[in-house]
Amino acid sequence: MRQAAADEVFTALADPTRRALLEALSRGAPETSSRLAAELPITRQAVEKHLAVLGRAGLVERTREGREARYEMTPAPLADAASWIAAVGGEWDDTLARLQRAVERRR
Amino acid sequence: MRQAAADEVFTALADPTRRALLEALSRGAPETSSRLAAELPITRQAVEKHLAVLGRAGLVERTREGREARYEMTPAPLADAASWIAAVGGEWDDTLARLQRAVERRR
DNA sequence: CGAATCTGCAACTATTGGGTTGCGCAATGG
DNA sequence: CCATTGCGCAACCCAATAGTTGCAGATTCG
Repeated sequence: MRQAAADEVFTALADPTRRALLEALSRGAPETSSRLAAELPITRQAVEKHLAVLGRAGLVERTREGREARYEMTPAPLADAASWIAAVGGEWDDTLARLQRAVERRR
Repeated sequence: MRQAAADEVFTALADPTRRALLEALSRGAPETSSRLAAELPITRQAVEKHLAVLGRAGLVERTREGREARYEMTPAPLADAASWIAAVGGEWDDTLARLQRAVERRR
């Protein structure tokens, strides 16, 4: 169901640390939780919790490689969030309406 | 600053009740917290707390009218959220990149 | 005026959530 | 082969938040 998806995606995006993680993962290659934590003021375990939330929303995927676990961004669910935003805001401005059509076409 | 705006908007959108409130306000005329609460399984006071969160994000505005307080949707800040989504997801798909340009042009 | 109605504010409770420490286990490399 | 490295899991802590009840202040209307 789409509604559940939107809930998990928006919940995932609500935290600034998780948005920072997504930004980092969107910029570069798949990273491990340890290396991601090195750039943040929190522990690896906290980062892994955030990555778990992102994983539940379908925004990251984990692949085990030897003793490392690399996290990779899988941004497809962002379309659900964008679609919701466009649907609610669309009646106010046709820029968002165009945006909605673009996103919906892609689904 | 834009970052703070995105934070407040995404936080506001993370709760299903608040999204339901926005959907209701986007569909119809400005409503009071009492009438909005009548359609939900929670009290008027809880609804008002949610509307306060939406207000902090700039997504609703309150106008006093006699003894009623009408809440109206002001969806402009949604563009910040859409812009963030487009920026992070955009490198993966140029549909979202086009979307980003559309939103940014509008700012 | 007085009753009804609607809002505003405060106190309190319970649950969620972000963060930590601690420890055990698997993989790797000199 | 064993010391090192990196991950996974669990328990615990504290702050924030979604929700409640209760009540007082305005405003409308008969």
